[in-house]
Order: sequence, then structure tokens, then C-alpha cells
Amino acid sequence: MLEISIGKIACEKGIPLEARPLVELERGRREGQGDWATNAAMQWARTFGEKPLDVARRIVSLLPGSPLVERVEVAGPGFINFFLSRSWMTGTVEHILGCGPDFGRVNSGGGRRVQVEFVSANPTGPLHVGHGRGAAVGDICARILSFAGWKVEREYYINDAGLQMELLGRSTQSRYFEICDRSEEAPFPEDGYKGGYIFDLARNVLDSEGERFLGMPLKESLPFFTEYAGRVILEGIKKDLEDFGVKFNVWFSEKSLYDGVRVPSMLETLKKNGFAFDADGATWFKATAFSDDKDRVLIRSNGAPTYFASDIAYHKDKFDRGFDMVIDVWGADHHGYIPRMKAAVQALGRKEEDLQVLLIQFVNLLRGGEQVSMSTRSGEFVTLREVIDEVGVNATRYFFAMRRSDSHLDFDLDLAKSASTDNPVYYVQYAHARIHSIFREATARGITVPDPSGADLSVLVEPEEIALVKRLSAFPEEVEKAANDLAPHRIVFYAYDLAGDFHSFYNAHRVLGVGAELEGARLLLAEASRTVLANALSLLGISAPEKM
RNA sequence: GCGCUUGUAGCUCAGUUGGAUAGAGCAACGGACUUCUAAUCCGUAGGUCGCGGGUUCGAAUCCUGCCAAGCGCGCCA
Repeated sequence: MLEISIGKIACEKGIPLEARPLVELERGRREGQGDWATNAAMQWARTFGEKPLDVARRIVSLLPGSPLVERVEVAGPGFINFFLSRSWMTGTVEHILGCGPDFGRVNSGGGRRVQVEFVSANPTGPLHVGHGRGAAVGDICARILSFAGWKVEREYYINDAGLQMELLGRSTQSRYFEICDRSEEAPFPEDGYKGGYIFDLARNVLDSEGERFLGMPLKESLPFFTEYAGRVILEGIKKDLEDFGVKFNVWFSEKSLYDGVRVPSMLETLKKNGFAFDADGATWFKATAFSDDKDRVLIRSNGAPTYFASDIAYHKDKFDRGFDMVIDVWGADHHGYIPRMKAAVQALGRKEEDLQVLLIQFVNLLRGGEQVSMSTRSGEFVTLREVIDEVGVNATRYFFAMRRSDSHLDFDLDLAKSASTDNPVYYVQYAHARIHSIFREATARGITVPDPSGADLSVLVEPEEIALVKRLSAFPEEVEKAANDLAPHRIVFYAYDLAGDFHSFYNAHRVLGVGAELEGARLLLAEASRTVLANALSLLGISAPEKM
């Protein structure tokens, strides 16, 4: 409404609207700079040939009044600051209470379909903390996108074909022989999986299948070991994710890509679009037609497709399934892969931005201030399961999501599990629990929360109350930004700040026993705060306890 | 060598489609519980936004050159 007003004024000034910056409103950053502010006068000063301050004053003088706006000021080099009136406060709280669990929903997705593919770890070992971060970030992104009006599907791509799986089978097979004191017959492969879980798998095989594989050629028994180990590990992964609160709609098997149809069909599409060619006995993708720096092999001269080829086929399959946007969550070490994948997507006839790649940086585990060293190959890694068992699902999710996903994360195990002042998870949850505590006490005293429509919220005038209402009202914008930027950490920060605003309010003012009118208004404010805290925590997949 | 990411308070990090006096938490120091949970709050102190140029009314943010860290540059997966 305010934008339109300003726009009209610009028109009245007799200067055409086009080729001029749009009017932008943003929230005031600090006390005295208004609830909303615009730099429009500064943007237009050049076009008008006047000083920004003069332009600002003229705009203000032409602004119509609004019941929501208490006053308008010109400040600084030419900012126009809007101060909102009390009726706006009342309306905000009523609106939140009316929406309840749906407050914060926005429709930037507009019902479009998006697929989030994440974790996608090889089933060659249990999930470790790095996967855990990807799981948390992917899951929270999916929740946020859904809240922002996207139709979301979550997918796990199972790398169940290829050399790594064979290596897993051979590792297990070797351990099986080793347990039977016949290790010299099946030497442990170089670069094999050395983790203790391989012994567990081998022992299980021995228990259920006996020693029947000992007398069999290695080649013959290998498929069993490979299939068995892969299946059991995948089951474990599924269980870990489930216990971590992460669900998938689709578990997509890499093997299913090699059905003799998908890769050739993908090649046909690329050739038809003019982006595949033969050279040196191999088939190539013309990645340099886009922003990649070299062309890439699709089919080797020995006839075998590359990993990249199956990845293109996979992404073609995704788009064929009708998604408007596809999000891949990758470990940051794969960043060099992005240009060619984006190129492939364009070669398939999609826009570059239809594929979004979210990079997850490495996690640095800290215990006692010391870095916990990890390496998958040596089998020395901390599993997601261990972290969950040690610090709990809520703290684990919170810590994984608290930083921008593309920056390194220090995960302090001692801090995460400490039920102390320093732990930000408890800080947020405690705000929610405190509000419930107020309601419990209110009930004990026979006080009920009034109906929002009948209450007078204009009695909320204290700075802490106003700050809290402003924070509450910003939630939908935060959801929208988090969705647009695929930035779960924004919600973490928002929840933390909101909790802080509530704690400040709580410490400065009493809710109960301050007179019926004020008490009612504060109960409604508390309920609105509880609602938004719960909604934010729900986006993070973190519980909102009633008691701590 | 080329490319990507990062560099903000002692530490860990927000802020990066150009806006006003760069913000939190931890650590340090000083305060606040007869009351709805002190797992909280209030205050003090802490900064050449890696360094140098440039663009403009205005730069942590954009451009450019350096420096440092991490990660990539296969007919591997």
C-alpha cells in the first residue's frame, strides 16, 4: 500500500516511471529509524535533479494518511521512516493467533514442484557426521520450501552400483575368511573398508549362512557378500535417518539407471540437441557450449558409461518426472562438479537455475576443545548415530543447521549436550516452555486467555512488548528469505532472536496479576509468541517442549 | 598453473540483490531472583570488516590486484 502511494506521487511529478529503481521498503534497523524505511528519495534524486532531502520532503508531504501509520519522518541523507501505529500491533497479534500453526506460511513457491535430493551416501558404511549435516540441512530446506508454498518431494539416491560396492563386498568377504582363520585365501583389498562394522557383517553372514562360502571360488560368493552388506548397511542408514527425524518419499537406486534404456535415451536427447559427439573412440558431452571449461566423456572407448553419464541420465529422469526445480545437496568437495552438471541440465533443455546445488561444508567435531580426527577410509569416523545418542536429536539438528551450509562448522559435542546456559538449543526451547509455564500458572489461578477479538491490545506499550510484536510479524518474511536462499540457518537465527525477545519481555514484565486488561493482552502476546516459536522449531524439526 | 569457496571483536559466527552509528553468542568485568522456571535478564568493555587500489551521494557488500586457508581440476566413483 505504501509502495503504491509513493509510486503515484512519482507519477504526479510528471516523470515517467520506467527505468527508475523500484520503491523498496525495508525494516528499520534500529531505534529511531522507524518500523519501515525507504531509500526511494535517494534513488530518485538523480532522476529528478534535486537533492535527496528535498525529494524526501516532497514525497512525505504528498503521502496520504493511513490508520496503520502513526507518523512519517525524513532522516539522515534522505531516508523516509514510517512509524507504525498501535492498531497495527493489535492487528498483528490477532492475525498470528488466527493463523496458528499456519502463521508464517507464504506462497513464493506458488504450488510449483521441487525435488530435494540429499544425503545420498553410498551404502558402504554407516552415516557419519558429515552426512548428518547434509541430512539436517536437506530436511530443513524441504520443510521450509513446503511452508513457502512449494510442493516438495524428498529423494535419496542410492549409489548401489560400481566399484565401491564391489570393494564393500570384497572387504566383507575377506573378513569372513579372516574370522574362519583362512584369511590368506581372501586377502583384504587395498583401500578396503576397514571399519569394525565390516566384521559385524561378516559374523552375521557366518551365523546365518555357515561356512558354505569357504569352499566356493571367491568370484562366485562375492555377489552374495556385496548384496548382503549393501542391503544391511542401507537398512541401518534408513533407521538412522528415521531416528533423526528425516523422511524420504523416494529411494532411487542407481542400478535402476542401467536398465538399458535411460542412458541411451539421455544420449539421444543430447545428440538431438547437438551437445554430444564422438571422438577418440569415446562419446563426449560438449560442456564447453555452456560455462564448463572442458568437454566431458560420457561413454568410454571401452564402451562403459562414465559416472557423469549416469548422473545426467538421473537428472533427466528427475526433470521427466515433472519437477519445476531440482535441488541437489552435495558435500562441498564436489563443487568442481557443478559447472558440468549445470551444463548438462541446459543441454537437456532446462534452464540453468532449474538445478540448484547446495554445498555442505565439512564438520569439525570438537571434544574437550580438541578436534576429533576422522577419515572414512581408515574406518576412524564418528557416526551420526553416535552423535545422536550422545547429544540428542534436537541439539544435533540445531547445531548442524546453525551455520550457513557452505561454511565450515565447528560442532562442540560438550556444548551440544550441556544442559546449560550456553546451549542455544535450550535457550530457544526454554522460551517455549516458559510460556507454557505461564499458562499452567494461569490455569491454576483460574485465569483464562481472552478471545483475541474482544481484547484491547493497545495497552501493550512497553519497549519489550513492541520489540516482541515486531519480531513476531517478521516471521513470514524470514520464511520467504530462507526458502529463496535455501538457508536454514536463517530460521535458526530467527528462532534464537525471538526467544531472546521473549526472555527480555519476561524478565522485564509480569504477565499474571497486573490487572485484567493488561493481563489479558499479555496472555495473548504470550500465546502469539508461543505459536511462532513452535512454528519455527517445527521447521527445524526440533521439539517444542511444554516443560523443561 | 587454472577454478570454486572462505577471510568480520580474543574465540565461534550473523549481516553480502550497495544504505543511516557493522551485530549476536562465548570468554572478561559489574549488576538483577519474597513473585509466572535465574536453562533467564540488564549493563560495561571489545573492530584498519585479510591488505591495496577503483566505481559513487554512500562499499563489509560491486570491480580489480595481491595475501592467507580449505577444496577441486581423470575415458575414477
